[in-house]
Amino acid sequence: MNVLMWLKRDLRLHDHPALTLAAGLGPVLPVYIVEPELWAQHDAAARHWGFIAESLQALRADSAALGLTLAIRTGDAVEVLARLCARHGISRIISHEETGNLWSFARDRRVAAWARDQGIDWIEVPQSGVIRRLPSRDGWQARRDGFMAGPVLLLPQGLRGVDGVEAGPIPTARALRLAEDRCPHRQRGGRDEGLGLLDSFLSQRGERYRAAMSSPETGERACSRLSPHFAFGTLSIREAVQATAARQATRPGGQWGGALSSFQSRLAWRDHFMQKLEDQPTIETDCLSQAAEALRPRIPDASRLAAWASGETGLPFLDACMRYLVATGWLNFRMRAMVMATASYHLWLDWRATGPVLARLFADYEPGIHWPQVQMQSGVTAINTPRIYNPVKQGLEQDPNGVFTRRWLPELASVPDAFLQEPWKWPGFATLAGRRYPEPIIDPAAAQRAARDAVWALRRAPGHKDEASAIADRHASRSARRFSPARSGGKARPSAQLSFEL
DNA sequence: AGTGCAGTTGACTTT
DNA sequence: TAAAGTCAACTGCAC
Repeated sequence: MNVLMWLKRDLRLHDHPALTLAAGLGPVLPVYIVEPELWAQHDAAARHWGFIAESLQALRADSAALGLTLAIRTGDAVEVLARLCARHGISRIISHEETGNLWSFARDRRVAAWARDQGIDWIEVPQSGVIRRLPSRDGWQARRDGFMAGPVLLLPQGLRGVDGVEAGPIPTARALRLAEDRCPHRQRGGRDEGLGLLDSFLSQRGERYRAAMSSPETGERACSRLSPHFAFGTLSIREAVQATAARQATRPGGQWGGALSSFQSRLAWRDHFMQKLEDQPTIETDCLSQAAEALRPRIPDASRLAAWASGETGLPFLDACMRYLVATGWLNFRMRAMVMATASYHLWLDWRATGPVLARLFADYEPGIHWPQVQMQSGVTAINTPRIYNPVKQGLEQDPNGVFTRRWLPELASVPDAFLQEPWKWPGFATLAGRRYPEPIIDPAAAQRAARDAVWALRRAPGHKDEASAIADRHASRSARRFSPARSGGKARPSAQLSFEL
């Protein structure tokens, strides 16, 4: 009996539990559905589509080599699935469990309702450490690690295709009515790209991971750069976990040992954050802390928002990071935290205005990481200590010789090194050798102080402790390393909090 | 040689 | 994944 393999954020054939299941049930029809409504959402951008389109092209070739036709169809998921099921006599659909945005969550409920109504079986299979319908965070880490320790699945043996399937075109970004999105240095899609990155990271680039990841200048090479491949599934997390573990066995100590264990812990954090959105999809739209809803104006200051998004705030390091992100679709983790924190604290912009901007700029946009992180860097989760980055200080520390800042802000060429991160203090600023660069749109010291006062006032308000402990119970890591005073007050659950790393 | 002191460093706390 | 403040210990140096 024919089986429809619905591909979503899993654009690969290797280590694919859902595909392995499908292959055992009958001839497989792999389908990718290009959903115009998905691409009309506020978090969608042409750079995502570009990566997916390249990955689909590669996947189509890999599938063909196995005698499978990868069908690509554009339209509403229910309509496409209904047509294919009718035409190919299919009563079973397999897919991975997607932790997506609210739109894809609603679409999945629609598909589920339709399938139930039609008597079609839709089986969703996990592909990472994220656990659906998780009853409690207690014990989550062990379950996640258990999944990662399972065998990496090889290409399913005896995979058979469905006859008479038309391949269908891969639409262009223009056909999807996506806005022009020049990203000249975007990473390329396709599994081979991902495998190449994994290999070069584990054999060479990753050696100085720990020391080099914090700076946008050195992080570009020393970070794995696997994020878009994980986001769109050209590589599985489990493959990366096990490849890293194999490397750890041969290089247990020294710089490599530290680098590899840092990388492993970040792969685990990735699942940890995705689990939050899986458990509570409204993290995309509502502050985790109800009390934080009143913190900032919901309507953002339009000119501040525009200046931030385009790298024109007058704060050099912040602007350099934003321009780099626009041009590459990537930014190292620390700088992502800084650009988000600066938008939320210094510029006092609501995360619901800035979060979608970053979602569209990150070529590796992963909803399950993005929204919890956006909230965390905005001080609206109640459970995380507000971390207010100082863009001047970060610039001095992460770009001490100014190379990165100067590369992305050519208008500052005439500014002496000593004034690079605070050019408005340079006596020659007014002329700038004839080039234009704005005065900072806010006074960084005053803005930082005001934001700190406001956000800490929330934490002192009556009821904060109870709210925070309820949120921690639902979402906080149980790892002992994360034990913090913010969570130790109130109704402590020491056994749960300390249950790991034993 | 020991003492006093300004300045620095690092651990820890507060916001 | 922060930054600023506090305080004690330490350092270098003058006398």
